Amino acid sequence: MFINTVAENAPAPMRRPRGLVTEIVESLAASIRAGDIKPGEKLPTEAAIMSRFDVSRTVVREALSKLQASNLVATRHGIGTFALEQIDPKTFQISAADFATVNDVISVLELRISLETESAGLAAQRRTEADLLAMQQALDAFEDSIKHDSDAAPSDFQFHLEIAKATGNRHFAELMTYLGENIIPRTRVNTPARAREDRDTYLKRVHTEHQTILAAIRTQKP
Amino acid sequence: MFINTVAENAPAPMRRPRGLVTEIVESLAASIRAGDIKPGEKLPTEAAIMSRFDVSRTVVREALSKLQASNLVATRHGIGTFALEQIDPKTFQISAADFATVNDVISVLELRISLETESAGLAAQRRTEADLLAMQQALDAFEDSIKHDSDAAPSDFQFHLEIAKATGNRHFAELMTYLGENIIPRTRVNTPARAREDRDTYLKRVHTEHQTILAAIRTQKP
DNA sequence: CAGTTGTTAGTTATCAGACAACACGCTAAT
DNA sequence: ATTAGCGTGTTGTCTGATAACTAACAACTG
Repeated sequence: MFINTVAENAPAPMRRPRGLVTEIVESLAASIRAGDIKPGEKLPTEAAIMSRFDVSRTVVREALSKLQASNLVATRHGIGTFALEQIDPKTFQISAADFATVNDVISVLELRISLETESAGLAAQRRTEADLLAMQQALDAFEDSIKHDSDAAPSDFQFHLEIAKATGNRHFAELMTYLGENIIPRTRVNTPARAREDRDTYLKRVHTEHQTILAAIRTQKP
Repeated sequence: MFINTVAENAPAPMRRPRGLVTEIVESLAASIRAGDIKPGEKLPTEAAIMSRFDVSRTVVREALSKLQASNLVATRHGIGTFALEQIDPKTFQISAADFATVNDVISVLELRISLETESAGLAAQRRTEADLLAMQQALDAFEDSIKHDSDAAPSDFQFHLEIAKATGNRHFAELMTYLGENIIPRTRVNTPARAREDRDTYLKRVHTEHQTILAAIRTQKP
């Protein structure tokens, strides 16, 4: 067994057999993103791509199929395939990796607190009676949660969310929702470690603070 | 030309001939998202799907190809196709439609101003010498822009961004960047309408405000 | 017995050729 | 001049076959 049979007779077997499809996908995607093929322009016909890369139509079609799924191109029956306008929807995002350390969590929390501070200020100026009612209800639910020893986080968050809504600015509420959904699941992990009595006193203090905030908003004093 | 040849002989041609591929893609995608096929589980073989939907293998493969592109499944040569873990990255996003009216723009602006207020407060406590230097440079660039009558928006934004960076909290800077990138292109549309002298006095007033802010941050007085 | 080496069956990857469906422009008949 | 029809080019789908890959088991060797 000196030589393990034949093995290297293909011209370039490549350590990574990523497949013909992938190769064509990347090539075409590059052409589009580089502006070689501008939005609205027609791509080569399937037959052209076939001979260009020396592959069968199956491969070409699967490649185009993937480009469609990526919203890079659109194909119209009997006409051809066309490159699409590239709108990359910019987003603000806090990924899971941003919660690696305790400091990371604090960072996000800090952003949320800042947002809440400003929200409360604006809410104090603009709150309607309906807003006040919603806040009061959330506050009551929070108190109930403390008494019945159930999870207080949802109603706590609800209170802050109602404040954000009272600003009348949709974006405040949306950003709050986003931050809340991302933080709550992780912070809860730590709470079981907290001693029971500590938890109670902590929650009651929070509740008192909330009442103070609500009173300030009610009287429109920031 | 009474009837345009044959047309309605298939049992359910549907008003939207979205194609066989799309049908299978949606069916499988639904199965996965509904949890019918759990992450890590193997999908039916191509042959099975063929007989299940009564289509050729070409269609099945293109459907799977699109599911791959959507990161819903992964296929391993010689083994089969497997459903993937579904991580839907929640994002905070302000879309183009949110800039329809003047009030919409103001809403976003308000959020940005709130963020800047808080940023400045935190920056005043934590700024380093390097931060101060960066702010000063941005401010100088801004002044230059006014004098040379060039576009002042970039350096203006840069100044605010530097403040956000000085908080030491990455998320402040990132959110600022996101808001800035989305707002600036639209507000600029309105500026040409502003009279030249008005623009000058406005910019100078802004510059003065900036200087005041920087001074406050320098002396660490919020 | 342990370790290695065929062997086989199941599956995906790619190929080749064909026909159907559709869009568009040209032409010829009205 | 208008339009019905035809021809060409393109994408959509089907069929059948071959290659490549993987895992599991059988067979062989020391």
